Amino acid sequence: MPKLGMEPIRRSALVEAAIHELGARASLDVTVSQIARRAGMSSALAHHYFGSKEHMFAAAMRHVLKLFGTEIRDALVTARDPRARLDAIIQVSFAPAQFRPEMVAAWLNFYVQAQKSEEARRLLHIYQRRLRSNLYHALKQILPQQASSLTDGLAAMIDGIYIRQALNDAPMAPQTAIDVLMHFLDSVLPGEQRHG
Amino acid sequence: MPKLGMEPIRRSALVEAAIHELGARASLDVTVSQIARRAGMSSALAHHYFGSKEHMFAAAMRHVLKLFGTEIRDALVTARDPRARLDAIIQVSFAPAQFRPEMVAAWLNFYVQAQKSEEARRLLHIYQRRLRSNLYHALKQILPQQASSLTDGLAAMIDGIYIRQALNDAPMAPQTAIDVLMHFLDSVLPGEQRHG
DNA sequence: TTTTATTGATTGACGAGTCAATAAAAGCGC
DNA sequence: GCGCTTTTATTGACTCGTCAATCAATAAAA
Repeated sequence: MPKLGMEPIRRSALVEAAIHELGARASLDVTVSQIARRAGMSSALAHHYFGSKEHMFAAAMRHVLKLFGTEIRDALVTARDPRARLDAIIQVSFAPAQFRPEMVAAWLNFYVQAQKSEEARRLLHIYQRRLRSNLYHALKQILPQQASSLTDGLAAMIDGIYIRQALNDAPMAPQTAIDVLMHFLDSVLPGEQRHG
Repeated sequence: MPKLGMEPIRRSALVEAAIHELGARASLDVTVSQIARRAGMSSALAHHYFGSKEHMFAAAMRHVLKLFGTEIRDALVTARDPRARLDAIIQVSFAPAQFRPEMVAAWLNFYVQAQKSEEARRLLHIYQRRLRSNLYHALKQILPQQASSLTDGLAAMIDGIYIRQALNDAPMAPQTAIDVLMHFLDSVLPGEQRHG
């Protein structure tokens, strides 16, 4: 059976499976065996390629962060003015691909991992810094004085909506989340109101 | 040794110990034995009084919710106008007693419990409804049209700041959190600016 | 024959929950 | 007050499951 070059295939299959498994069962207590089974292999093979469960979750986190990062980058290049850049960040944060229940469950799991895994904490801080930086650069050009404070508030609001999504039995529609954020921006920022 | 009427004493000792233990160790993997030891008794006794770990955490949750609820109520009676009521909710949400690291860790734990415990989910929804209701009633009197959307945003912002606090190695000062929220309110609400 | 892929079986640790046993009150009949 | 039973408090030892991680064994490329 050994078709060579299985490693990258197996690794990404496990990463995908980990995210889906977190979303599928309500609990965050997902075992390596469950993930491996979903990815179509034995738990021994999962350990062979990742060494430990912690490393596997870290890889899953890196995967999600990478997806998010590239989507943000793509969305930002087409955004002309600062307000459009803010809109883009919000749109991507709650795009159906990101705001899907299994993604949200994966995020909550990352928060939990970060409690005991140094690497998870590091990755989460990278995400937070990036988000903060993106928001700040746009806000600074609109309201220089208040940019810092508004950045913290918006970032917290995004994370907070994710947490709520992780708890709601009935998932919230992406557009609902976007509306809430947009509405805040409309209220806070000067200039033409009613974006959408 | 059986001094009668130990039950309530033991129960609240365990509840306190659970919260402190969650705050003390970085991980959320807290064992009944650890909690019982901190509360000065055997794990068997903890099980005797609570039946299960899940019940114990639920009791801890009820305890925290009760504290929070009474503080909110107390703060609201002295608040005259709607804006003062909003300020009061924010002040209590980030009062040092609530925003302390062990409290924040306990909250994150509740979110995790809610993934598998029906009762935890119920209690968390009660908290969310209460917070939402309090915010909404105040906002409705200031900006009736936008009250609903603003409520969701503010509630998410509060939860989001808690999550960040749960991850930061260096805890944020309560006043910093309050400033961020107040700043948003100042920007969004009509009338005199610069509260605090 | 060396390397890569793969797994069933096993190990070892840990932890929730149970149980039987001990001890000391509180009640109770007298 | 004085024995007796009942109730409450308490724990050490134990059971039972689970799960991450390891290992030895198999197979098929290179």
